Amino acid sequence: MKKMIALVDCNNFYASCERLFQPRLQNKPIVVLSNNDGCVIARSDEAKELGIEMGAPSFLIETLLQQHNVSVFSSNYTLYGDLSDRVMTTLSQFANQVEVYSIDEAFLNLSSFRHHNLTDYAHTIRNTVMQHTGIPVSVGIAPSKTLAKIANRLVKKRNKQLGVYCIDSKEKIQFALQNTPVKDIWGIGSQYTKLLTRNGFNTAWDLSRAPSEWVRKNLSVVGQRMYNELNGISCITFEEMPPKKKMVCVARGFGKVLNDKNEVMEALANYTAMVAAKLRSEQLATSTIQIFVQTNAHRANEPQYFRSLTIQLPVATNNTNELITHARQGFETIYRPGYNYSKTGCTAMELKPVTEVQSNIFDRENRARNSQLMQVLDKVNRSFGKNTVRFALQGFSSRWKLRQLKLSPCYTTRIEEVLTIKI
DNA sequence: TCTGGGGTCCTAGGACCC
DNA sequence: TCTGGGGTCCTAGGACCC
Repeated sequence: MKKMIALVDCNNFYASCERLFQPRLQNKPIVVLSNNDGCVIARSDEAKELGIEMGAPSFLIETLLQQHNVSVFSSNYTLYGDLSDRVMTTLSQFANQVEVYSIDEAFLNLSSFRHHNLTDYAHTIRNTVMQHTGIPVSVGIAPSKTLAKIANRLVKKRNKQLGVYCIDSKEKIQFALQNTPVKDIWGIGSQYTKLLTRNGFNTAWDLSRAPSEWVRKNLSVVGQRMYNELNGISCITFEEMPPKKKMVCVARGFGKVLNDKNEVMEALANYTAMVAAKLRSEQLATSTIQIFVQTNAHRANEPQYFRSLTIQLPVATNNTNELITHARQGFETIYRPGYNYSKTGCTAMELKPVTEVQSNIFDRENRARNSQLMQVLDKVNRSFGKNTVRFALQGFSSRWKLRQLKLSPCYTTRIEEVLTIKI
């Protein structure tokens, strides 16, 4: 049986989520901003038509946004995460194998659907997701993941109204590849685009005709896999189970630059606490953390500083207090006064399940007691809002905090914020 | 002190993704 | 004033061992 894979992709996902709860924004331009309300990370079709680019810094397009009465939202990942779960749950009824690839995309393995007309099936998927969740999706179907990505892009470029595109013959593969510039291939970023165009490869079709040794030499094994996929040979495996996490990272720019040591440390302590909480929620522990501080690289006229430090822990842990203590010691060695800092962060590496943590005979911590303490802390913070209970180093300053001036309510996950309807 | 190959492990950096 | 954050994978090069 021939392999067939569908890629289901939510249209303008974050913008669609915001619109769902404000129907008056139907057919109106919407943008969603990154953390700190810094730049545009999602746009409705109407906003795209106004020429608003992905990644555009919001302070540069303020006038444009006002002129066209664009609705602007800070990103609300709690809301998007919850709606994503609903979409994925709906999709799971349409295939035995579903791979959730990102917050707004999933691959469905349709290889066993022998007698179906795949295009009709794709329409059913699309309509059902719309009916169950209100989120519009596009469906691309092809013999490999990379071609399914291309099919999905063609939906948006040429078949917007239909919402579905199926690549199921040699001729259709050729047509699709000839209508896809190399920069739009999954796995080709800006650097490879330059390399490819310099060598005369302009479309995916050109690349699929390239000598395979050239591809191996210049695009490495990843490129070689992609090359096969373009030619209809599926070689990127289907991952039903999410792979084990290898790192957990919390790093953020500040609302404004800081030159006060205590304030930078306070931000780092808070990000470290978030890493610890994430580890606990996934029953993981870390034995190596990496911290960094950095200045604002966009301010070319100011002195720049970046330094990171990797810290080995004696025993793997997910205890907030312990991790903050190590982070603070590291911070003392990398912090230099006299700079305007704009960002800091903490990454936990070498993760392992808490059940596999090896103890150390010199270990003086009372781990059982610490772990109970953390459970209580998580419980309180879950019920009363995060940061109700915190450690001294996390402080109370808010100067480092994110700016989120246009945050929408968590309609679906916080009972105080559910939609009320006035009759 | 120099000669030398092969293997492993680690790190930094570069590429990509959403 | 204001330019995202969280990930993965691959490769090259150095340190070290036998």
